[in-house]
Amino acid sequence: VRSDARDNRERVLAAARVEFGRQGPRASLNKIAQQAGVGPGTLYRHFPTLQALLVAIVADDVAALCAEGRRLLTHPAPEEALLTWLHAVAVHATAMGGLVASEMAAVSSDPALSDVHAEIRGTGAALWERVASPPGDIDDLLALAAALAWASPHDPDRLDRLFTLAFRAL
Amino acid sequence: VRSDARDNRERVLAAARVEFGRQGPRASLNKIAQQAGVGPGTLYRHFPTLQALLVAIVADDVAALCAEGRRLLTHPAPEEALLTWLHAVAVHATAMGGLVASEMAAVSSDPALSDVHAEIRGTGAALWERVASPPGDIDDLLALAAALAWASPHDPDRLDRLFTLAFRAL
DNA sequence: TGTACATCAGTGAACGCGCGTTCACTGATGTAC
DNA sequence: TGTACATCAGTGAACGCGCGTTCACTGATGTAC
Repeated sequence: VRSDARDNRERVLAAARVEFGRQGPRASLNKIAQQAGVGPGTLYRHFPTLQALLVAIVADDVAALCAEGRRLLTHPAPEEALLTWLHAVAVHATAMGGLVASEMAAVSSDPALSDVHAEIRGTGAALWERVASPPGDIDDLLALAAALAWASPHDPDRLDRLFTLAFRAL
Repeated sequence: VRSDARDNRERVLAAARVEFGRQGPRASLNKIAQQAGVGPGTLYRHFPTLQALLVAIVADDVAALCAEGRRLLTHPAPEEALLTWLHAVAVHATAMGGLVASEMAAVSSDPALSDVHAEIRGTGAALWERVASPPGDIDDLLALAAALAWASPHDPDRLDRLFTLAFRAL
């Protein structure tokens, strides 16, 4: 593994995070490469597919979310645990301006992406099952969290307000 | 007013509704024109701006929504009236796959579009003020309805489930 | 009713643009001796 | 430690594509007589 390769990979990832955060789904791969100070070919060498790039972008966040999910499994109040976790999911989903959310929503053909999807779904389901009479199903709750994030681009306060509104049921 | 002009206008509108419904925000104006059996120039003659087209598309729906809103102002149960109206808004927002919703969310520079926005906002506000202790504010409630629609493309059942979840507070 | 004409809607090839993507070539890196 | 080399990452011009948009021209329509 060459050291410059690792550096470039990181630079592309950082630029992609910034651009997707700014532009949402309309961000362009060429611009990401350019902003990373890298040729387009380099971006493709590391991430042959848009989905590969997305998976790499969210991999850390997903790992963190799942870790927190497992931690919350031992929380004494199941409802509060689920709520806390869903809030974390919504906050994370905000960062990508709906791109990740929409890619996640549809079960993807890319195996890596559907693995990621299965991971969050599984974590959520575990938290959900602990609640005595849980509302809806976990897919709906996740979709709802993503929807809130989509409706609150660059506006954490609105996200919190909508979250309180929408999940008042819990 | 020439008769073929009116016909073509209607054909473009119909095609636009179909395409935006199918493709969401990614729908292309050239394809809309083509599917309407009309040259691109004709589309531009009638709708010089994407926003003009959007306004024309939603004008009927907005009028209907506002009419229903006024009717619901005399409904004996204010909470139920607001809920019913918000549901109608969400159903309508579904049709455009998030395009209308996102265009509406940001206050637009196009005067016609912001007029439309003001109309629904005003109607909603009137319904909202009748509720004894209304949750959030009307902008948040409208954003929430739009978000639900965005999260439920081509899936009325899911929309209903999410709606029940999110607005259980009322 | 019939006709000549002015108006203005319709046409669609063409433009520039930025996108995603490729690939023949260059050159930096890590390794073996 | 120093050097020669093989590997493979990086480059960036170039491709084809579809987009939004324009405009010189055509022709259908409504109207005036």
